Amino acid sequence: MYSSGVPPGLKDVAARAGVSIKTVSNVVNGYVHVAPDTRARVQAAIDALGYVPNVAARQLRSKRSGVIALAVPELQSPYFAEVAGLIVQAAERRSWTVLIDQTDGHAERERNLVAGLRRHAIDGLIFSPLALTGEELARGGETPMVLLGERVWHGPADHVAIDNTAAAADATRHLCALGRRNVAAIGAQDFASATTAHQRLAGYRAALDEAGLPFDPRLVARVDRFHRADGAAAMAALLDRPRRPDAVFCFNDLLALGAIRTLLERGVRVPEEVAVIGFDDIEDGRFSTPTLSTVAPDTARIAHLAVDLLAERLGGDAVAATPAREVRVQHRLVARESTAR
Amino acid sequence: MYSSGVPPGLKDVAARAGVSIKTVSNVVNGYVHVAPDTRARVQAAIDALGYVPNVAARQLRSKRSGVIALAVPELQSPYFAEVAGLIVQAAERRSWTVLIDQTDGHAERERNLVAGLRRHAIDGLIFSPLALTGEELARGGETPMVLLGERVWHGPADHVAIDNTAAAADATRHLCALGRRNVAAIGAQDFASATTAHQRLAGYRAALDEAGLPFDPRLVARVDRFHRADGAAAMAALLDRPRRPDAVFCFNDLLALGAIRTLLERGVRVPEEVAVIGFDDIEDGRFSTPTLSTVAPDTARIAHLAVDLLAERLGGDAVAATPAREVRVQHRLVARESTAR
DNA sequence: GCGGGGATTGCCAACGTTGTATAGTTCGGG
DNA sequence: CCCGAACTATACAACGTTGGCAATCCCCGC
Repeated sequence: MYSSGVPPGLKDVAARAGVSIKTVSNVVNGYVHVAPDTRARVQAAIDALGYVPNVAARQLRSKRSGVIALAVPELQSPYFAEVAGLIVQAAERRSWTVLIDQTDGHAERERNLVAGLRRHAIDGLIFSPLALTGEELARGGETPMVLLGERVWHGPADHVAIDNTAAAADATRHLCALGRRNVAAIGAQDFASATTAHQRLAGYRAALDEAGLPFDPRLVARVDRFHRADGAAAMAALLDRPRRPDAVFCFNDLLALGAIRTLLERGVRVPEEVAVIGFDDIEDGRFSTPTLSTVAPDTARIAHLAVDLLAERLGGDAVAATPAREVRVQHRLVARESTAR
Repeated sequence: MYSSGVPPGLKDVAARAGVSIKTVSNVVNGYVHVAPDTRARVQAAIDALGYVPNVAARQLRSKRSGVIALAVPELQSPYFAEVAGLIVQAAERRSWTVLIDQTDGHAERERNLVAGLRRHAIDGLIFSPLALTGEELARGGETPMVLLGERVWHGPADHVAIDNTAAAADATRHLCALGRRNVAAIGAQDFASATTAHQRLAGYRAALDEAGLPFDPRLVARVDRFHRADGAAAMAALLDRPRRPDAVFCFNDLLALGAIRTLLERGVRVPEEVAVIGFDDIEDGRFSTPTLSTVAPDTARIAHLAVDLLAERLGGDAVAATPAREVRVQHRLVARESTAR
């Protein structure tokens, strides 16, 4: 620990150890050819003074900041919070710091973020876009980027996601297998960039087809956002329509929890009268009543892969030119009480 | 937008505008004495080249990074996720960037964080400590710090919190007012640094006293962490003890949701047989079945105050020397189905 | 005994920005 | 019409670090 007001620099360490500044720098950076006793002497000085490298200077010189950004629509959503936590942990192992940004799903915030990347001297970006289209993302410049989530896009960025359509089909198939014939869906969205919703809807339709059930628009509820309140409202709307569902596939767990709330509030028994399945496997669903069946993406793996892919882009100069990679992550169906027989 | 691979610097802008580097710097920083037409010319050059100031260099020179850190035990917890989101928003208005750190409540991680502050050249820290004691925090050096949460501590840092004991007493009082006589508590912790738990327990005892009910250790369940699983396990333990509670005050909403899950699983009706109240007012509780009564801290205000206090410390040189301030934030009781009559 | 090569260390310049000092320029008042 | 004050713009040095290169030294093989 230093006692004066000014943090010590390489200069101070060098003076104390009786070597040149550069040698200290070499020791700090683990350069190989430093004589053992010199290294020891320098290390001692470092410890004594409590020297800590100045990130700003280092970054100015080497153009690497050791900071990556993670941009998610909202931290309040348990799914994103979980992903964020896992990514922070994964980044830590590479001794990176993660700067977390919230876009709130606003196109403008997402645009600003991508545009303003250079401002904060960020080495790379892990981005879970909601509103932005591929072309806009492409303007991000040369900062390495890994896309998260279900958006299909072919640009200069890697992409980690589960097979959304297949996962949605699995969920719907699970409901059909219970013998339900009026399988509703909550979570459709009609704006163009809502790829997640589109894909899950496609999976839903595919599974219906497969089961020989006709697609009925009256059984599909659209939502603005993927929150509990939207799920609750959508469920209420479905119940008020002529054809009453006996099962509901919700495009995420929050929607499902909201839907269940509405059902129970109206005295509809879950799963006896209406079976419900969600998507994401957030912790809430494991302790709700009834516990929530869901599709569980391999979140941990998603986080790891995202960080690994970014690391590759950052590390190798050779890899940097590699074309964008598309990585699929496994998912699995978790059956709980909300779809029990 | 620039087209070459290298971001333009003041130098390039200066060359294009036919002025000196410093003049461009003056324009960028809004220095007053720049002739209007010079300013216009420089601005044009800036726009044309898409110049963006280099943060590293700026920071190296001025020792301000525009980044504050927020350290919370875990993002996965809805309460902290919400606080984090709000703080990010508040910081945005001051055009600060927030670096989010997770400590997982490990003393060592918290220590490293405080110690490693200088590494990342962070202007200030908003910290919600779980494990660290006051003395350890004091070693943080001179980085301005605002403490969040209920920890009592008198050191060189400002502190924003609700009156935890009073809030806990309110919650317990609410249960007593329902006529319940066997009011249990879930969330006690016995390690010394668990101030939150200690304070809430104190409030619980105070309210019992007030209602003329004796304190019974058999009605108090301790937990390791404040998660749903802990609440579920604690409730199970309480139900297995001889004296059966007819009401439970859980030290946070997650514990409460876990407890309710156990109750319903065992066929105990909530709130008829056992009333449950939580703490934090997370969104889950508004859509659970039954909906969860809780104590709602004014989270938005906490976030704002934290950022404001930090801003004051950072801004004024005069204020920087001001002794630590202690700020209390309001809370209010939200009665929902889980404590309905 | 000598040249070559690797090990080890030091010097210099540069990264992009801003504070300080200073020079030139204009303007109003005496 | 001159002088000081205010305005405008510039040059230079520093912030702390690292890359490139040069310098030195030691050891080995011939």
